[in-house]
Amino acid sequence: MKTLRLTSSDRAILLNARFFSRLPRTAIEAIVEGATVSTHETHDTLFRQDDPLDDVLVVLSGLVRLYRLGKDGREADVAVFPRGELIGVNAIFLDRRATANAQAAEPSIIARLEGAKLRRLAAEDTAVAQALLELLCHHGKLAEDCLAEDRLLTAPQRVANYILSHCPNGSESFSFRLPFQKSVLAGKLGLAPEALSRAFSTLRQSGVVVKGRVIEIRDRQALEQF
Amino acid sequence: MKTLRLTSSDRAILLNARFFSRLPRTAIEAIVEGATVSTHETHDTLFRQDDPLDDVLVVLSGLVRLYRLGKDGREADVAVFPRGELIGVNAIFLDRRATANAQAAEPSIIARLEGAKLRRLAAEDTAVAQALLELLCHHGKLAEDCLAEDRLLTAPQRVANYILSHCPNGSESFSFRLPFQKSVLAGKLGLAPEALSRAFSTLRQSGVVVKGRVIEIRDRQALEQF
DNA sequence: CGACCATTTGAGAATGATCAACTGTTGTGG
DNA sequence: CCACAACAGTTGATCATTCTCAAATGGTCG
Repeated sequence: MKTLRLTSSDRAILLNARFFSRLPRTAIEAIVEGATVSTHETHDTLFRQDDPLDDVLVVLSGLVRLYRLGKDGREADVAVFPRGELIGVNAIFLDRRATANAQAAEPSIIARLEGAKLRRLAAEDTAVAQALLELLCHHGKLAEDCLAEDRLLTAPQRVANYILSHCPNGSESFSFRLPFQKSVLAGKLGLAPEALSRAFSTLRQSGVVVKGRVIEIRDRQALEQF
Repeated sequence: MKTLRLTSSDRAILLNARFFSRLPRTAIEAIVEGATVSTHETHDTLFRQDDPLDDVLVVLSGLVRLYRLGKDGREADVAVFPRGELIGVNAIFLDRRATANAQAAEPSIIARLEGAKLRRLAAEDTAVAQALLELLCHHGKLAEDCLAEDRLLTAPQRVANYILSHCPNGSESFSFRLPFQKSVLAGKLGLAPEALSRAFSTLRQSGVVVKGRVIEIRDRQALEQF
């Protein structure tokens, strides 16, 4: 389902997105002008690998999973985008084709910005180019983190890492709520859902208690050296 | 060992690098002005994880391996940079710290560009910003490829993939020379050297013959469906 | 209750890492 | 020119980790 214009609440969400927060109001207006919005159910496909794609998607609410398909049909998540993230920036500066499939991992509202316009603005307005550079560098670092984690850590270590990354700095015990289904977390960490489940079991002996989506950490120390 | 200025042959190499080839001469001059050059032996460390780093390195010749260290001292390669590549662009637009260790994987000549200058030029000259955007998008795509490969493919499949990526489009049988040691390739593919060796053994039955650094492919078809 | 979905648990198989021994190559110095 | 050291790569055996498939559990919503 598609609505042609952004509502004012859509705009408010956009302004909070990290990418837009550094930009002057006028640049934001220029980028957002002409954007369209669509709503999607869980499992809806937003675009497919190799599709022509000259848009940047912004997650206004919900969650989008970016994944590639193996020859055997298996899926490997490449990134997971929560509210406020931009999807597909790479594509608009390369060959304007999707390098992966994008799928709503929960009911989601998505804005579409025109790639052509973004390219033009990046070429005219150095503030826009600057914001894009920072965004891409940040994504690059995340990808590097992810690759290194995959190659260096076992499943329980990756999960421990993820939990610690949500720990307010310096607290000894705390708890938080997973922002998505466990199966999504499993994909994000490059694990089968079963492996995630077993990793949580393993971590129980280090003071991690899982009830539904709520994770409780009793002993941060134990977790850190896992 | 460090020389203060680029020689003219250094310059020639720089001009051939993909990043510089799209830039006008004046922009290149501005970027390169004040660059320093250093030579390094195999295994020399160029910078370390978490070091302050406000330079961009350019590989004039040789090969640089970027890797992270696990708590147990194991190394995981996150990228390998051949001649002409830029290293550390992410860092200069983020917190100006290295996110990984960089090490010469063979005798190498490295130019250092000042991050501050590059930032300034990116803010003043949209052509520079544009070139950086394209570079970062390209790196982003490579990282995505790498992550997906790690998660979807077995060792022999990754090796087959690597070989095919060096196959001139459309040829049925061909051969090429590895641009670096097998141990470097193993690292790049996220494998232990032994695993790479075994993968080559496995691929022999699909018409891959390895002699030293020379790889010969007899049957492209067989390789593609591996 | 019952259908549906997410998650957990179990058992087995597959994959790749590790350690150790062996082969082969290269380069150096006597 | 050979002997030898140093290094790169291979091979074998074993082990740890994770995937896969199957079945059980649990939760949610009509």
